[in-house]
Amino acid sequence: MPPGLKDVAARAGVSIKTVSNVVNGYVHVAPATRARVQAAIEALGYVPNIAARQLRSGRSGVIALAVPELQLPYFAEIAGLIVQAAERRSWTVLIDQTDGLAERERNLVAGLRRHAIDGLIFSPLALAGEELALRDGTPMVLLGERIWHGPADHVAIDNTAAAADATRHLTSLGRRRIAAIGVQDRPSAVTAHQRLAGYRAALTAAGLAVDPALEMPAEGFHRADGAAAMARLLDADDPPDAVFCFNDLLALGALRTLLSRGVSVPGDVAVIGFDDIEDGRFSTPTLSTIAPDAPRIAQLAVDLLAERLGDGPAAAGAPRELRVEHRLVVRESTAGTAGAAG
Amino acid sequence: MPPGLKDVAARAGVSIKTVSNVVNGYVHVAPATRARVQAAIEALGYVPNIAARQLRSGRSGVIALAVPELQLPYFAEIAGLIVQAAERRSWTVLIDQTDGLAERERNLVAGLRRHAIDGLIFSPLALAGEELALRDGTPMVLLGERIWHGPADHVAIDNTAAAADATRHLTSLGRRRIAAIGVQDRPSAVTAHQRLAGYRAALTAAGLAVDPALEMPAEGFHRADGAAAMARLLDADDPPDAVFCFNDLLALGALRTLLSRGVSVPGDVAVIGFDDIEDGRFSTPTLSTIAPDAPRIAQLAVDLLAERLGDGPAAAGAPRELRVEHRLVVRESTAGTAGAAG
DNA sequence: AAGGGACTATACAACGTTGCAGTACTTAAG
DNA sequence: CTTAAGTACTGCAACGTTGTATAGTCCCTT
Repeated sequence: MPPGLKDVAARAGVSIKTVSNVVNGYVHVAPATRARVQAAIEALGYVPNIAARQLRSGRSGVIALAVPELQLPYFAEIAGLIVQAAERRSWTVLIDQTDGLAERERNLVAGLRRHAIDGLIFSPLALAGEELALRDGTPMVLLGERIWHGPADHVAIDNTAAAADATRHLTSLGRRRIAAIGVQDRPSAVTAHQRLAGYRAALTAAGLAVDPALEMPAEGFHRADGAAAMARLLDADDPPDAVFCFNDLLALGALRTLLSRGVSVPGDVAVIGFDDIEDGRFSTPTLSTIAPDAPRIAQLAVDLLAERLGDGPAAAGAPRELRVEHRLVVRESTAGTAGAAG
Repeated sequence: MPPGLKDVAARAGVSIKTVSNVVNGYVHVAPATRARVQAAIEALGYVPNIAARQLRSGRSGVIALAVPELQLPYFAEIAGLIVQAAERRSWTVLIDQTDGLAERERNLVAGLRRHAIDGLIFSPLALAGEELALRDGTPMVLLGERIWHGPADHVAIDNTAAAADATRHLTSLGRRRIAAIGVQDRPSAVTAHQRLAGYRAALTAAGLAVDPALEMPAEGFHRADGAAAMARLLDADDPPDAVFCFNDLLALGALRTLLSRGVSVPGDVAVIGFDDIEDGRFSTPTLSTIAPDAPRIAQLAVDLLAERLGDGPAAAGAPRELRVEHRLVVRESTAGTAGAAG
C-alpha cells in the first residue's frame, strides 16, 4: 500500500536504482534528475522500507538498551540520555527491561533479538564475568560496573573510589559510627561489592574499625529496602551517626525512617546516597550524593558502539574500558542548614 | 552468516517451506518430520530473521510507545507495564520520548517510523483533537486524556471526576481556601484543563468561591514547578489551607517548600497530588493522591491495539473510548498522624 | 470400485531494497 | 583521432521469509 522505490521511479521517469541512489546520497546523479526524483518522493510521501533495507544490508539502524528497571530513576535518566545520543547518529533505541532476572539477561546475551539489532548497550545485574560473553557477533557495550578484563567494551565510573569518596566525606565530618546500606551477597552483585569495598577502605584509611553490624543488606535498591534497613539500624544497640546508602533510593527510604522517628538529619545521623537522582534535590532534607557523569556515560557508550559498528579499521580489537568521572555533591543531609526536623 | 531456513532444510532433508511450516506451528506436519526439523533447528541454532519475515508479512511484531518524558515516574511506570503487557503477546515495545515537543509528536502521527511498527500507543502532550488523526493506517491508541469523539481509540481515567474527588476530599476535611497548582493555558494542555475543571466544580459544589488567585500556573509538571508555585502562594496575602496539585511531582515540590518554611502539613496546609507514584509513599509526610489504575490502563491499551491488528471482524469500526477507574488514596499529607514537622 | 476428503509435502513467486556489473555518453590527454 | 578516465544511469540478482497453488498419498464413504 505505501509507495516504494518502484512507484517513485515510475513517477520520476527513471530507474528504481536511480531513486535508490538519490535516497542514499550517491554522488553521481545529475542535479536535474535528483530534483525530479526528490519531487516525486515528496509528492508520494515515500519512506524507505526499513525491513527491506535491513534484509538487504544486514543493518537495522536499531540498537538495544537493556536495563534492570526503568522505574529506577537512575536508569530512566540514562535511557533518556542514550536515546538522545543515538538520535544524533540516527539510530533508534529499543529499550529492554530485564528486571534483573538472570534468565532474561542470559537470553539477551545469547542473542535473543539477533537479527533485529545492530548492537547492545547492557547494564547487567544478575550476570557477571564470563557469562557475559556474547555468543553471536553483535557488538555490546557494558554499563555501570567495573569488570576488569571483561569480555566486552565497558563504560563505568570507578565505583570503589566513588564509594570511598562518599564515606570519606562522612569521616571528614567527624562521624565515627558509619553504617552502609545496600550490601548484597550474590556474587553477581558487583556494584554492591565494589561500593562495600570502597566503604571499608575509607573507614580503614580513617582509622575506623569495620563493624559487620553496620553493614546492612538490602534485597533491592528501592526506598522500601532503605527504610527497613534504617529501622533495623536504629533498633540496634549502638546506632550509627552516619549512613552511606548504595543508591539514592535507599537513602530516601532511610531518610523517611529517620524523620518519622524524629531523628535529626544531619544532626544525629548524616545520610549520603549515590546516583544524584532528581528526587534527592527536593527531599527534606536535600540529599548529599555521588553524581556520576551520566551524560558522558551515555555518549561514550554510544560512541564505543559506533566504533565497533564502523567497518573501519578500529572495528575489531581488544575490549576497552572507559572510566567516567564522578563528583561528590554535598547537600543538607550531611551539611545541615535548612529545616531538618529534630 | 547465521543459518536460515535453507540451511535447516538441507540438514533435515526437507523443503524450505516445510521448515517454515514447523517454525510457524502449521498443523499438518508429520510428527517424525517435525522432530527431524526441530533437531536440525536446535543443532544449527536457527533464529528466524525478523526483517525477512516483516518484509514478507508486513508485520514487524514491534509496537511503539510514545510518552512525553520517561523521567516522569508516572510514565516510567506506564512504560514498564505496557512492556509487560506487550510481552504476553510477544510484541516488542519501542519507546519514543517526545519531550512534549509538538514537532516530534507531529512526526510520530505523520507516520515517521511507518513500516517499522505495527501500532502506536501515544500519550500526547502538545497535540490535541484533529491534529491527532493518523495519516497512514497504523493503528493508534491514545493514553491519558479524555478526548471526546477523538480520531482514535482511547484509554483514560475520568480526569475531571478524579480532580473533583481530590478537591472534595479537601473540602470534606473542612478546608475552605483550597489552591490548585499546575494550571496551564496552552489549548493543547488537556490534562491541566480537565483537572482545573474538576477542581472548580468540586469547589462550587461545596459552596466555595472560585478564586483565580488560588489557581497557580506551572510551566511543567516537575518538582521545581511545584516548589516555586507553593512559594508564591505562601507569599501572597491570604495563603491557602489546602493545595490540590495536578500531579505528584508538583505536590512533592510543594511539600518541600512548605516543610522548609516550617509550615505544618497537614496541620496548616493539606496537600494532595495525582498519579500515586512511588515517591509519594516515602515522602515526609506521605502524600495523599489520586491513584489511576495504571496496570489496567496498560493492559487495555495493548488489548485495543491487538483488536485493531487482528484481521478479525472487529479490526475496523469507530474509535472506542475506554474509561479506567481511579481511587482516592489518603495518606499523611491530608490525614495527619506521623512526624509532620511544624 | 470410484469418488471425495483430509493429510503431507513441495515449488514458485513475491515483499522492497541494494551491490555489482555493465552500457552509453562526455571530456581530457596523448 | 584514438584512448583512457570519468560521469550518469540502468538491469539483474539476491537478502530470508511466507502465501498460493499444486501434487501425491492414504483412508473413508457410498
